[in-house]
Amino acid sequence: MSRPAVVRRGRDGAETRARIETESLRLFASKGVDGTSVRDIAQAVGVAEGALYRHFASKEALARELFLGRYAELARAIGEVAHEVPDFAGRIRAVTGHACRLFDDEPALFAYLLISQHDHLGAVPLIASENVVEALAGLLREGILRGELPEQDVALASALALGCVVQPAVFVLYGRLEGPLMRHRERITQAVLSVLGGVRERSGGTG
Amino acid sequence: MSRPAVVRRGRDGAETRARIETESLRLFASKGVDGTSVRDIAQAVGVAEGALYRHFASKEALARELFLGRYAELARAIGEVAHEVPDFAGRIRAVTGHACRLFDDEPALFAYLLISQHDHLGAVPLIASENVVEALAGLLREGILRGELPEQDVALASALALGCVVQPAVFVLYGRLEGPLMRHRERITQAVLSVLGGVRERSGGTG
DNA sequence: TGTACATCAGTGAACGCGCGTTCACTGATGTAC
DNA sequence: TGTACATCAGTGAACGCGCGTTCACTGATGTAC
Repeated sequence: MSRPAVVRRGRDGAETRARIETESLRLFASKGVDGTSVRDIAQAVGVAEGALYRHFASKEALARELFLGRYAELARAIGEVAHEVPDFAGRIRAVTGHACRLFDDEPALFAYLLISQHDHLGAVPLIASENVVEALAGLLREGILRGELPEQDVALASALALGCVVQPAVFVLYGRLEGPLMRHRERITQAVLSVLGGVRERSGGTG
Repeated sequence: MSRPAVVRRGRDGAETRARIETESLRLFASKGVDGTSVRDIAQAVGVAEGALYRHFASKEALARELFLGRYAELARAIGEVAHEVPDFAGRIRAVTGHACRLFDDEPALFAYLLISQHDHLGAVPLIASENVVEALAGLLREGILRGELPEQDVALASALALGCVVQPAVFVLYGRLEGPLMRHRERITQAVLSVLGGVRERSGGTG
């Protein structure tokens, strides 16, 4: 009763599109966007070059959609993970843990976001659901409002906190720090909390 | 008695070479290496395209020499600036201050090092006089030996400290943080000291 | 159920453009005698 | 000082290669009646 395993053709383009994204991410991360040709991508996916243009307007559009999409996913995840925890320090702990796990699972994604930020950050919307920095800044603002974090320049605080996660990740990527990043999770969390200037326990119960 | 201001030709190639470096750095920083053509560089310098090849073996060699040279200069400066001060906290203060000033003076240099690190970091020698990370790690190791800094994973500590300087600089570059970076010097210094885990005063006189 | 047509993912050869690089040359400066 | 030659920075036209993109096409699947 089982139907023969046929290679799907015709209308089923979603799968090809997904594979173009996967292979592009991998190639872009390792050789850069300019170092990767449309022929490289097509060959890795196993389709003709023209097929790419059924799913993306151009190579540049592919690179941009890839960046904005994954960057937004990351921002959304930060917001979600954080808001599962009530107190500020716990939120930071949850977010750094999530970031470390994500990096270890998909280093190519991180590498791509890192090397492409210069080309695409200008096109990222300034809303927390699509922008990692806005998501982080929102967390800090909330912490300050609730009295769990000292008043401070949120932009600078965001930079310092982000730097404590991103730079160790960069070190792992370049072989200057032994991975997985998860191994350093606790120290990284402590570093983030310390640059934010002594996180105060919230006055009042935790429920 | 003053001789007429003649445009120097012939043997005086050092000046042209310097101008090629300056203009390349500026163009590479703003449009990327792949986004900058040899024609762009030649036009900016005001020479024919062929002239570039009298000074550099190829465009890639130019990009690489530029990176390695400036990166080494930065590493050397870190070592020098630090060793003008006796105590660890003072050294960190001096280095972060120097880094902030350098960034404000020449943001294009920083932008170029940032976007090109992926291409060239693998070619950087592992010695403190040519490698920023090694210079920083050396400082930390010295601090630990002298008992001014708690024992810790130097690689991770270097990443955290570097992140506290680099990420705010990146934010200024992308307009997420108001410059000049020097404005945030004190807070950045405090952040570096705090991620290093409480810098102890050295036991014994300071001379 | 059968027929005719529309849709659309994928093909693969071909296109032209812009790129990095080359090279025979020019002419100013340096050197030997 | 004068002459002949060597050196070398800079010229600018030309080269060919690899790139992103196009397009007429194929054939499988979906839809209307």
